[in-house]
Amino acid sequence: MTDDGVGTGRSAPATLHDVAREANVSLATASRSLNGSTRRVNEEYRKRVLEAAARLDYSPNLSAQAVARGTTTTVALLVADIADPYFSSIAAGVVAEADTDRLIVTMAATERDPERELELVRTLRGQRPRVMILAGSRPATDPTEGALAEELRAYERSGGRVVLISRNELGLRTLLVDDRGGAEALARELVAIGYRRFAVITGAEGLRTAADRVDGFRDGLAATGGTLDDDVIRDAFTRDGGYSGMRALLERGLHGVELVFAANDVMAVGALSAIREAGLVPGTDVAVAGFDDIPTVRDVTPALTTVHVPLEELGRRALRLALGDGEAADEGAVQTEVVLRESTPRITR
Amino acid sequence: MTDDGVGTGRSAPATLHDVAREANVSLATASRSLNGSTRRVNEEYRKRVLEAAARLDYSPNLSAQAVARGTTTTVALLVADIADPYFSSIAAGVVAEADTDRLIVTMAATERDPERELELVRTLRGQRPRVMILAGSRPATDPTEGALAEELRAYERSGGRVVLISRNELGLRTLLVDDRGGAEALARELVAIGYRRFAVITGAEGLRTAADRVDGFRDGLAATGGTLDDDVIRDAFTRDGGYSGMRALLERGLHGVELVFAANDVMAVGALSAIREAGLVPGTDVAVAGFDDIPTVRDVTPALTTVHVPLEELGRRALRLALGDGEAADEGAVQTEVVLRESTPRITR
DNA sequence: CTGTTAGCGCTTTCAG
DNA sequence: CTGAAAGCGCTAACAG
Repeated sequence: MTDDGVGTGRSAPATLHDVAREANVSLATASRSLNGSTRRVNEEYRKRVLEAAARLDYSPNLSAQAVARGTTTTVALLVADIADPYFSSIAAGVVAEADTDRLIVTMAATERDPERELELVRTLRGQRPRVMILAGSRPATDPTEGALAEELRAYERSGGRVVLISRNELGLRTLLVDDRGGAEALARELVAIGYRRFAVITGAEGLRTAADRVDGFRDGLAATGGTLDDDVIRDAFTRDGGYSGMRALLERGLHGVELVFAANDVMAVGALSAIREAGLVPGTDVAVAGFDDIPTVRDVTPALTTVHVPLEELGRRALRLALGDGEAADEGAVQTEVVLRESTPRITR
Repeated sequence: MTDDGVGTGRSAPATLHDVAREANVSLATASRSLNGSTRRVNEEYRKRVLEAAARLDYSPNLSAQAVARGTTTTVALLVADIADPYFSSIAAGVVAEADTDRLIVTMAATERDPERELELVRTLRGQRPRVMILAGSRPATDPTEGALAEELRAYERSGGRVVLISRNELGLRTLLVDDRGGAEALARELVAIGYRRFAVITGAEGLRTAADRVDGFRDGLAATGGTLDDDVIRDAFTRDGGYSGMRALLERGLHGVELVFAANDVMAVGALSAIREAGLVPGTDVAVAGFDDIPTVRDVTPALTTVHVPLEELGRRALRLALGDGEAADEGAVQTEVVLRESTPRITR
């Protein structure tokens, strides 16, 4: 069969060359009509090209454009776990913002494995993305930390821009979230409504986000007279980690703890279930607070007190920051806001 | 400054050419050492090339490879809404599976807008992805339906593979989910534990997934003696849609309805909140069941009865199917499974 | 405004 | 086994 791109058989996609021939113009004219910057092409020719393109079902080869132009329209996004609402909300923001700039997002998941993260960065770099956004903190004491930073720097040196969301890697652009301040404010408000004895469930030691939140919470208590003692349980920074962390806490006895602060909402939700399973009533027998304000926490019972983080906005701002939007850079840390709900009823003593 | 790729200044990324020069071998040898199929390169040379590459921090330009090879390592994924747990779970599966094949995933969100979807498919096609996966049903009666199908077919004709998850587009590969059978089984089980009077909250008319579920549910009731009457409320296929749909239902009066079946879990969760807000106790005053078994439904109260869909597995299988894994193709519709939880307690009458 | 042509970075014949 | 050279699809000078 002839390779005219119309038959039912399988054929290579039409190239710009094909379009030019079909329209009886030069390659350059075809290129200019289809993609060229300012329209400095005869309307007549232009029309012919557009029609030919439509007829052949032409779709510009982005890879070829990238090679020729020396620049891509790609944004790379690296998250720990796509199914986690924290990350999927951020991803939604990145994708939405990218879309307004007609950028394409490629996404990968580290599964919280630093080695994997490093390898993914290496692969993704091959795409020559304009921007690379990494979300999700890694252990502070990770052995591959240096290698990652080096890789990222090499990428920046070659013209890329990286933005880290809420984590620190020496010398790289970071979109800061006021985790610490938010946790501190939360602690204060909780003390203000009557709580005094607290326990904390958090992620592995060294996770920056988790650590900041716990530190902030501690500060807030210290300033207002709440006590945390040494009630800090560490477990996976996931729903199941929250669940098993809470179980651990219950097993060793609450000993007067009135409120459990989980360093993120998914953990808090897991904790809620553990409490309920133990035959206690969350909010009544023991209060729970989380952090992030992921969508579902309004719908659990009792609705969860938490610290609101504008997750989707985080994704949007990260991209804007990476693209060099000065404004975004100047705004400082993203502000968080305490949201008191039923999981922490006011108590009178 | 010299452009040696080592200084602190900004410099273009090292090319294969640079590596070849640095290693004192030809371009071809460098290429073969770094990426070439079977190692038919002198070990000595090979080593030199690898070292040079490391020294220059070389990262192969994927776009250039794509142009030269005429094929990419890209998978395109289109979903309605990334932040929706249904889609983010599927996406997690696609990304995980892609990773094992060293494929890169690019992701876009249609925001449930058919026009947008069409445009995205057009853009994504420019990437020449090996595979395109579309999840999330579109209205059956959409005017752009034909254009989409045509676009997709053109893509397939040019060598791409498309897989639709749980939706029908004339003549395209589809990963079927047994929505209908699952809903029917659910209906039967609900009748078996005592329910008789039902209402349904579902998405917009014409959404295939939603329609199948409602039809299946109806069939199940018909076979066992439950009644649905005309209690079918339509609203957005989202959490908020479930919430407002439930409110609508409550406002016009339950009139003896014992159980509300929401066509997906996010709607069911919204419904739960609406019920509670109305001062009723879900599960006790009115039972609720959903569909999908997204992670959070174990953690709401009461835990939600639903039909389990292996969401992440769906993503994995979609990709395998697209990549032409025969096995995946032969397995038929993905099976679903009823999961009875506390939101639908057994009732005796 | 239009066409010719030299690349972009990489792969892959095709000779040595 | 190695290297020279011809592309891959597209863009961007550069001449007309």
